Amino acid sequence: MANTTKTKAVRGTGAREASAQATRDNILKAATRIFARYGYDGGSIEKISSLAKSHDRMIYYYFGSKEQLFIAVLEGIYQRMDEAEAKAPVRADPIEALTALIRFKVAYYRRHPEFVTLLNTENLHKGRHVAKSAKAREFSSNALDLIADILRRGEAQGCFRPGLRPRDVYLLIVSTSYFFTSNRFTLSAFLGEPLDGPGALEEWADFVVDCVLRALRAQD
Amino acid sequence: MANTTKTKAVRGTGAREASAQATRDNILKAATRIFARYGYDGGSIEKISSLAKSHDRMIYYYFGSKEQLFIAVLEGIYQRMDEAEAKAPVRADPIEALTALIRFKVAYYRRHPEFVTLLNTENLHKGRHVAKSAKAREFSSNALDLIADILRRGEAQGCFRPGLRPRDVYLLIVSTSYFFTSNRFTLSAFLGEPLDGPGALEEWADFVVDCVLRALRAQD
Amino acid sequence: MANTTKTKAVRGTGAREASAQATRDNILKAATRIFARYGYDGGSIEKISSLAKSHDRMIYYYFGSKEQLFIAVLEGIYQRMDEAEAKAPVRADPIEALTALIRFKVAYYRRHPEFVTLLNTENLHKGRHVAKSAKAREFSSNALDLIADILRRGEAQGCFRPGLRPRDVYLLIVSTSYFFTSNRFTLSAFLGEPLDGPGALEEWADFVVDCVLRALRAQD
Amino acid sequence: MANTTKTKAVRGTGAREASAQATRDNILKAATRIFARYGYDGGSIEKISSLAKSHDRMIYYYFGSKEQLFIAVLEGIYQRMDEAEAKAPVRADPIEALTALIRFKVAYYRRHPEFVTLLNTENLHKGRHVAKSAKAREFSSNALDLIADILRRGEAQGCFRPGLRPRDVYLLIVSTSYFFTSNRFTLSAFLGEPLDGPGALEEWADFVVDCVLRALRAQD
DNA sequence: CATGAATGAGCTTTCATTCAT
DNA sequence: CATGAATGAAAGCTCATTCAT
Repeated sequence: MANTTKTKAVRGTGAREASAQATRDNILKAATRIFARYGYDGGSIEKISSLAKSHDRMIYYYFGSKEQLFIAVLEGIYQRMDEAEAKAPVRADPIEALTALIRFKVAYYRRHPEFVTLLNTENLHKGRHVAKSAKAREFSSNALDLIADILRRGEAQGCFRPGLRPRDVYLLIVSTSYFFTSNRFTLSAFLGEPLDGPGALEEWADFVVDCVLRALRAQD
Repeated sequence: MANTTKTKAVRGTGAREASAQATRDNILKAATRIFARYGYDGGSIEKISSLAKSHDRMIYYYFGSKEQLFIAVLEGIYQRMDEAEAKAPVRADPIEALTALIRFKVAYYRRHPEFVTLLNTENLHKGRHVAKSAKAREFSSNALDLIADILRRGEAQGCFRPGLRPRDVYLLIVSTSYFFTSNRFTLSAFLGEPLDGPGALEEWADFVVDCVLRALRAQD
Repeated sequence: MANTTKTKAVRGTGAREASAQATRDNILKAATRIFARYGYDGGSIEKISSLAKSHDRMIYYYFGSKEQLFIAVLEGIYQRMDEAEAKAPVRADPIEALTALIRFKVAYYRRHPEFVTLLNTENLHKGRHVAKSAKAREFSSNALDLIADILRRGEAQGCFRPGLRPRDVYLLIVSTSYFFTSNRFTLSAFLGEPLDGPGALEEWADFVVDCVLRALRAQD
Repeated sequence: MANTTKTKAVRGTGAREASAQATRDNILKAATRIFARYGYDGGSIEKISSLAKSHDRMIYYYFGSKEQLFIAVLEGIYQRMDEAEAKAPVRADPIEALTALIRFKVAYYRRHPEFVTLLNTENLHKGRHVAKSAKAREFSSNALDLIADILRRGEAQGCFRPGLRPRDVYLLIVSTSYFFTSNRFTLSAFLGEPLDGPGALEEWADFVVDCVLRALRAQD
């Protein structure tokens, strides 16, 4: 069920299949790290196979091509993001729920910088690979649905103003969360102040929570 | 005046110097486009030299190495951004000034996607090149100073709440402006809705202006 | 047994392994000739691969780098020299043994000019590559041991004077043997007389034998 | 008189001519060092011009080509060797004269390793450049004449055996002197003992003097 | 199932040299 | 006299990929 890559899946439960699955997983994990660090062009097949302690040939055996491997990597990070989001506890109170969501996002991107660099890489390539992935499009609804639900309940309770579109609120939260990690290196140079020092992330999360709640709350 | 690259500058005003300057400029312009489209690793010297209608060798003649060329490209886009910002008219009214600034930022990134992809590329490389550039660090103060000034005046007039740090407001504006363009491809796939269609950018700018003003305004 | 290069060895005895071994050997043989003729810098990878009827890429596949290939070449010529020396019959009589050794050395360098030019090339590089080779240091003892043995026996028989250091005698023999081949081109121009003509080598060997024996013989 | 290179000589005594001469000399000096260190192929025009603090173009202006520059370098070292030899005091006593000559040779090569590596480089190229030089052939007679004279006087005095050919004695002395410096790096690795340590050269000179005198002296 | 061997195009960079004042 | 600008070939090396068991 987890193996739906077009090129090659590992079926069955025998010992041989298990080791084959391990090989495949090692490659995928290595590819995620290498592509995240070096980008698509900078991440060579050889770097990946040697980090995975496997052989170039195995990458083609399991994934068919560099491009399909990259697609599998993207699917993987999207899926893990989705799972992490699903696991996060949902608060009853709309304001608390939104606060928790923002803090989760800010923290997730910082703890998973590979997600950030891989998405940037994919955007550099104008979304070419996501477009070819059937799986990648499945993961969108959850986050938006969650926000839609929070907004609906908040509006009903009178704490959020009406007319807010879930998509806009989603983008507002994600952009502020993502950018702080995504651009931390150029920002650090530009601002002359390190953004990955201790406390900096929490301060930023506090500020974003404060601003978003002010921006959404119902007029007095 | 524009030629402060360490490796080779073009001096004088003769015909030969002018054509040399043209060669250098062509290379720099071509490099900006190629690096923006293909990233650092994907942007090959050959792609650049052929777009510049010059020769590989000339890149090394004028810039010394691929890395130094990339640094020159970064310096160029930072400088142009800075100049554009400086040229934008400053409004007297703090709210109008902030609104104008947000709209300027949202529009600038979309009209200069090369700025966005080059910065992302640089962040993929952990800011390695910016760190090596003496010029790149000069361009930070203007934007922050402008925001500081707007906040100060707004606070004095009672329309902005006190205690706001210019850096935070800067990041709030830039993240929302930048991200919308930076991640438009993955977002379009994710949201199932194109973000570069007509009107989408203006709608987003409106939403951001609205949210930021609400987030900053003084409590009634 | 012959494959102890760090980067890639060819194992097994199947048909594929045999052809792989042949590829490796061809490259090594070609590299020996090319480096001997053109030196390290003048000996290009392309010259080598095309002489070996292989591809540039294969050199890196089997040897890793130009430098490591050169090290393998040096190891090869040292080893063959060592083997040839070991194969030469050892005479019982010390004077005959020394005579034979000198004639062997004089002849070997002339018949293996690649040994000479490769060693000169390595000295131009200040012994950089030999220093990186583990194997190269194994080949020293034989020659010195042989000379030590001859001197000991000669001294015991009263035909060689006492107090002679094997190292000095070794250097005396090798320098006179080596130099005659090593510098034959500049010497020919300098002396206005070809040193590689017929008979010239034998005359020189005679002279060296005569001188060395006189230099070493016990005082009457 | 010193400037007889075919391509370009600097005539006259004006200030401009003097500075031109200085440029030429700088290039020649730099070329000597670079070719001696890196060989002919490894010694690039750019390395030379930058060490000479001049421009690539000037090398072509003064010397015409890389090959002709190398020829000029060879001529220079031969000439300086010749001059040094001529300056050495000639002893009346044949044995003392020969001893002094050997010590001079051993010391000269060690103090002028560039002479050694340049000659080795030239031999790698099969004497191609020396063959093209008119000057290089002028420098041979002195050394041989000196040895011939010493041998003649020694023979007359009964201290050297008759029948010795100056050329052979010359080669005997030069090979032992030259080789000790020429191959010091591979020898050091091979013998497991540094040949450029303090005292090693003097010991070697002593040994060679001793051996050569024994080899040449008249039978008792 | 798995893997060593092979491939040819491409990479960044440096080469010796000439052009045009 | 002198020099910046330009050139095209070639350097060492890495690339993604396929072949042949």
